[in-house]
Amino acid sequence: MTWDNRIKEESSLLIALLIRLRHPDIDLDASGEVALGFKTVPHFSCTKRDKGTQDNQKEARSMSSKKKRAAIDLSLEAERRRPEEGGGGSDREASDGAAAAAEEDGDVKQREGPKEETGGEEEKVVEVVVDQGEDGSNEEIKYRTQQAEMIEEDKQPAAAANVDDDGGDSDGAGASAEEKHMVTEATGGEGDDGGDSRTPMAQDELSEMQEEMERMKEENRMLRRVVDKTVRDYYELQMKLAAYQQQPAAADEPKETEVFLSLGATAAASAGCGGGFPEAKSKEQAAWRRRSVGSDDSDDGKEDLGLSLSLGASSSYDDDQKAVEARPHDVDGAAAAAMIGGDGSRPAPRGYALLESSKVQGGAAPAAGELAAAGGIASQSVNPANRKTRVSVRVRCQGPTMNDGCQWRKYGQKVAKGNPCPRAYYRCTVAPGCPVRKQVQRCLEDMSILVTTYEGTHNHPLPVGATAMASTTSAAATFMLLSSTTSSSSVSDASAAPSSSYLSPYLLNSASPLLMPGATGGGGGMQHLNLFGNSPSSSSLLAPQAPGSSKYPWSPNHPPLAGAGGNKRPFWSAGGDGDKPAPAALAENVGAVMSDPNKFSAAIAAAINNFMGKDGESSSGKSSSKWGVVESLPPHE
DNA sequence: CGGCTTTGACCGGCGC
DNA sequence: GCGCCGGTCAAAGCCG
Repeated sequence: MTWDNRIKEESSLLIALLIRLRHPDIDLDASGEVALGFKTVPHFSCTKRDKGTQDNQKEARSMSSKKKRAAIDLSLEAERRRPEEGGGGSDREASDGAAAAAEEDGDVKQREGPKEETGGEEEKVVEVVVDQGEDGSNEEIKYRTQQAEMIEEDKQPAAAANVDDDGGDSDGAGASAEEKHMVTEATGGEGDDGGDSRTPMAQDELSEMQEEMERMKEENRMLRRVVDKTVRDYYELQMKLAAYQQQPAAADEPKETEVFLSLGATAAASAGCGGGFPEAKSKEQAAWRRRSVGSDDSDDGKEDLGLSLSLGASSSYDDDQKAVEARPHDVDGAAAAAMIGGDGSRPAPRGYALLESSKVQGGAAPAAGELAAAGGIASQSVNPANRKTRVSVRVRCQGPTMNDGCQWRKYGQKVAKGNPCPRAYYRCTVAPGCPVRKQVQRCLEDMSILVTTYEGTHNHPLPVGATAMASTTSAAATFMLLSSTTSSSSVSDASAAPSSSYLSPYLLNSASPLLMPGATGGGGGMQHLNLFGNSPSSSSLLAPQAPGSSKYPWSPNHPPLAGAGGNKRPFWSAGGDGDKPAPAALAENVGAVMSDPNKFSAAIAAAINNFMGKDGESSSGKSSSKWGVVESLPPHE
């Protein structure tokens, strides 16, 4: 098994483990497919429990048999809808898109599904499917967090015994669909006869099934051991990380740092697309970007929807660190790919968003700008130097702009030297006097990539959609600042949580010492965070949202409840209420995502949204700038 | 009519 | 000091 494969596998296991930690009710079986369901995730709904779902799952299963990989099923709910409303048109659409993605990537499936529900409250679930089986043994592990009582089934043929009845209608069908299928096969046409008159053949099958089950149990034990080991490694790494954070960073001086947020990966594109970045971009940075991003190319899973967030301080790079730095990225990429992408046969990823932040000195405005504001992260406290930070986001997007959830007004356009593509200048119009600006420019080498650079700090609450994105990036920036400024003591509580949570995913992902103190050279170096699956904690970045003031349309108190047709509302926008502050403790952070599905969903949704260029693609021309955003957003002051 | 985009002009920083 | 370049301003026009 290759290192990457190893990482992928461990990542999958870790995720499952984390989920389980947060959701004791979840049952872990070693059998092939891991399905994680989160309740009450506003915009993520569980996989459809209908035929469509079954098909998708079958699809996934078939894919899994080819090689080890992790598939994540994300059910994105474009809008809140009644539980009963099963698959609306939008769902269908989303699911189709997801299916297409799945087919292409082989590993990623996104689909919207009607939440199945039990009560009248929306119960949406994110189902993460991780197929472990590679040898056709169908070894699958299925985790489910559907209701309070988890339902989880063994998909083994043997499991057929318990087959469907999970009792709950809620969990029902979809998940059990496969089982049923298997059972059907196992029991073969004996249905009519009633079972008593079993043929020898049937008995043989039964015995085979039992053997299979035994075998699966054994595998299960093995997997558990692996998980245990991984967990131990994880904690070890966390300890190391903590130690690392304690170390004074050499980067006290204002230096340029970068924060990368990548959605999917496209190395080639990212490497060359510096056009949108301010002059601050140095060759060194470019080189770093190449290394970090480019590394994805070599991975197997490079393509994809993988969302990863990496932070790094360019100032700290040393040539001799390249190897080490590159490694982390590779791993991350691999992990991301594992979770999402899949075959990795394609070097050119399609969804790729790169978030980059460079500090620019002199700015009175505290860094992380909108991101921080949105996320509720005290970027200011994190950035004692009052350095002004720019955050660039790269997104593969067909439209003129990417929908980040904010409202912008274009105030200028210029053709920057070196890039024939005009650079557009936008100003935040969410609130009068908001100093935040952004520049949008297409990547020279890959026109499909949009480079958006944000600057400044919002002086108003952000729409939820913007928050998701913003908080993510801000957290990245915060972390970046953190690492460059030294001790965590200087970091406020608010920022501390995010930072730690950021790390968790990273470690989680790799399950290997990616973030070694020595590797980063104290203060510098980079950290890579994965927003997808394996880095649930990233979601914790979404700052806790307090009730917004009624002054703003997106106030939680006035949920727009836009339908599928509610184009003005970013599909990722979520209720946003009920969020609770992310725990500061590392241990807590480990499962941050699991603990707060809303956050998780928001982060993922935002990332995916960006990745898909949803708005951008659909909108054209002037309408593109009209991002109507509107959802709950807490005053982040 | 208000809001937004377009687009040429203007301004300031920076390198030579 | 000059020119280049990035960023911004503001008038004009467009659109809903």
